[in-house]
Formats: sequence, C-alpha cells, structure tokens
Amino acid sequence: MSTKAATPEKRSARERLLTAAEELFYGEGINTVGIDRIIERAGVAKASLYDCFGSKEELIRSYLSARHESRQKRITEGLKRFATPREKLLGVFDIQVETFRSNNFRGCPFVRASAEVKPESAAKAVCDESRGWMRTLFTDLAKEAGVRDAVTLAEKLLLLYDGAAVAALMDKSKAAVASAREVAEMLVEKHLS
Amino acid sequence: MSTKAATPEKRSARERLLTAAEELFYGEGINTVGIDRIIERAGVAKASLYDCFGSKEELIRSYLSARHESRQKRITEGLKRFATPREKLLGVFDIQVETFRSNNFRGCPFVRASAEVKPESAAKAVCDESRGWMRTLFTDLAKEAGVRDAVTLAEKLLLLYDGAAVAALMDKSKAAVASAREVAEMLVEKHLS
DNA sequence: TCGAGACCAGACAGATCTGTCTGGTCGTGT
DNA sequence: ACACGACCAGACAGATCTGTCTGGTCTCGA
Repeated sequence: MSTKAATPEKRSARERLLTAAEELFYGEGINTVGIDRIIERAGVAKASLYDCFGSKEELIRSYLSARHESRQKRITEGLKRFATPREKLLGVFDIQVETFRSNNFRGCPFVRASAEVKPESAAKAVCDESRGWMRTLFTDLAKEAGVRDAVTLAEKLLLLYDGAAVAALMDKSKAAVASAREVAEMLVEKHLS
Repeated sequence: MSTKAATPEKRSARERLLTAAEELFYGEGINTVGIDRIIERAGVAKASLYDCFGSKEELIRSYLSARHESRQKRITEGLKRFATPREKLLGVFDIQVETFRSNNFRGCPFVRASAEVKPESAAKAVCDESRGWMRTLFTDLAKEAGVRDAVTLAEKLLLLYDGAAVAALMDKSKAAVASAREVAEMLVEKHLS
C-alpha cells in the first residue's frame, strides 16, 4: 500500500496518542495532565511517544493543530448547507449551536489553551492562527454579503462567538450561544442597512 | 493597637503573599507557578505561607476571592459617576474600557482560572460566584432602567463582556471592548424600545 | 531467511513540586 | 522579665513530572 510513508496517515499509533491527548488535555487541562496518563490511555509505550513527537510541547502543539483543522473542516463543510453569504454569516452560529449542545463541550480549546501556555510558545501560535482564521472567515463572508464595514462587523461577530464559548466554559448554559446568534442577526441586518 | 488580631488586616505578611500570588498566578498561570516562586517574590518564609493559608489550593482560592472583591469595588465605585440606570448599564463597559486599556490586562482572571482548575474545586466556586455577581448586576440595572426582558438583556451584555475579555487574552486588541460597548448600546436602546 | 522499522515494557535520571519540621530571631503586652 | 505570637531560614520527605535508555517482540518486504 505504501512503500515509504512519511506520515503514517490512516491507522493507529500516533493517532491513538492524539486521541488520548485530545480527551485529556481538553477535558482536564494541559498542565494538569502528565505524559504518563496519556500513554496509559493511548495504550502506547513512552518510547513511542517520544519517537512520534519529540516532547510534550510538540504533542500539545499537534493536539491544538488537529483541533484547528477539525474546526476548520466542520465549519466549511457545514456552511455548504447555506446559500447566500448572509445566511452563511449566521450559519456559523447555527453550526456552533450544534457543536455546543452536543456531547461534552467545555469551551473553546484555544481560549483554554491560551490561558495555560506561555505567550511565546508554539502552542500559542496555533491558537492565534486558528483565531485569525475565524476572523478572516467572518470578514470574507461579510464582504461577500456586501456589508459596509466588513472588518467592524467581523470583529463584533467574533466577540459574540467568544462570549458564547466563555459561557459554555463557565456555566453550562446552552442558551448563551442562541443569544449570540440573535444578536448576530441583529448586527448583520443593521450592517446591511 | 490590637490585643488580638484575628485578621492582621493592614500591613504586611499575608498581604505580601497575596500580592505575589496575584502577580504570578495572573501573569503566568496558576498551575505553572510553584510555591517557591511565590515565597521568593513575597520575601516570606515557606512556613509562614503554610501558617497563613494551609495549602496552595487555599492560596489560589484567596487570590481569586481578592480579585472578586476588587472588581466588585471597582465597578460599584465607578458606577457612582453615572446618573441614570441606563447610563450605568453602559457605564459598566466604560469602566472596563479603562481597566482593559490600563497596565497589563491579560483577560478575565476568572475565565483563565476556570480553564485551569478542577470543576469541583473551591477556586471554581469563587469564579462562579463572581460571574453570578456580574450577571445579577446587569439584571438589576436592566430592571431599574425599565427594560422589558431584563434577564435576556443581561445575558447578552454578559456575552459581550466575556467576548471582550477573550479578545484581551488572545489578541492584545484594545478595540474589542470598545466594539462591545457599541453593541451594548445598540442592545440597550432596542430593549428600551 | 533476514534485516529494518514500528512498537512495547519499564527502569532510570534529574528536576521540580507540595508540604512538614526544626530551630532561631524579634517585638510587644503583661 | 518573660512568654507568646509572628515571622524567618532552609533542610528534608515523598510524590510526580519530563525525558532517556536498554532491550525485547512482531511484521513485512526483499
């Protein structure tokens, strides 16, 4: 199937580690979870972890990177349902309503990670990248919708998005993201004059 | 001056510890900062720390509790400037604009702590308490202003407040909280029909 | 058949963390 | 004068954490 796999893409090994890291880092926090708990849950030898990733730092970075890609995919896939740019703009919130409501959502992983890692770390860079992607997504959709101040509107929508994530982290309110959507709708309507 | 001081209120000892904890916990994170760094910065013996607070857990709780009281004070004091309930409602954001802009603001300490501590910990309870206080503050002010759905408006204002805090944590944008104020004004206006 | 690569099991080193304990200094009120 | 309480200095124990290293097993392609 593969003569030389630069990235052992499909099956298990490094995948199991990323899954375990996802569950534990996201569930309990990056700094409170040790390497030993991760390899135990993954059913992987410690040596294998340090073969795949060279350090915990890099495992963290990879975990966040995977989260970033999955959110990207979830949103871009989900947005195909919506026809007009205006619907897409609010569609981002609709998609998030589902995500927040589903299983064990505990707030935006990038916000949580940003509170734990050092500002100059590679992990923080991934958080910034993912946040930047959200911002440009909102900005681009706003432009396509023919909004006057696309950047301003995007900033405000991001504000609502983050606020809903915080509510999901601190209370376990599901209503917050719905409120965010309401306000977002109001804003979009207003910016389209 | 004092025959028996249950709480050695004014000067230094425990105060220095709380100051150091404030600087380090807030500046670098709760889990990444160890006891040794705190007593070093405070210039206090380790034994003294464990006399005052019995554990790191309790020091964290006290740090958050102090933060809660200072925010409470800052906002209630600041709101005296404003005359009508409607002005007070937006005044909360004005006060936060100043706070965010000032020195080294790195996002809401309670959001950051919530991302690090265990959900059933005493520290998390303080975070919840402080958040509850903000929510009832908004709700009460909204009621006094004669708003129709005070609870709904309060929820949305809290959303904006949190969103601005996240922006302060992740970017170092000062513009976000100003945007939050703009949206808040729009909301208040609308709810006052 | 054999050799390479992926993986496992776990001991080990060294750092760091929380918390305890001993023993000492100093100021103050009685 | 003295006892007591607040504080200091730092050794120490025990746990835990990251990261390394040795050596063994299994599979698969040449």
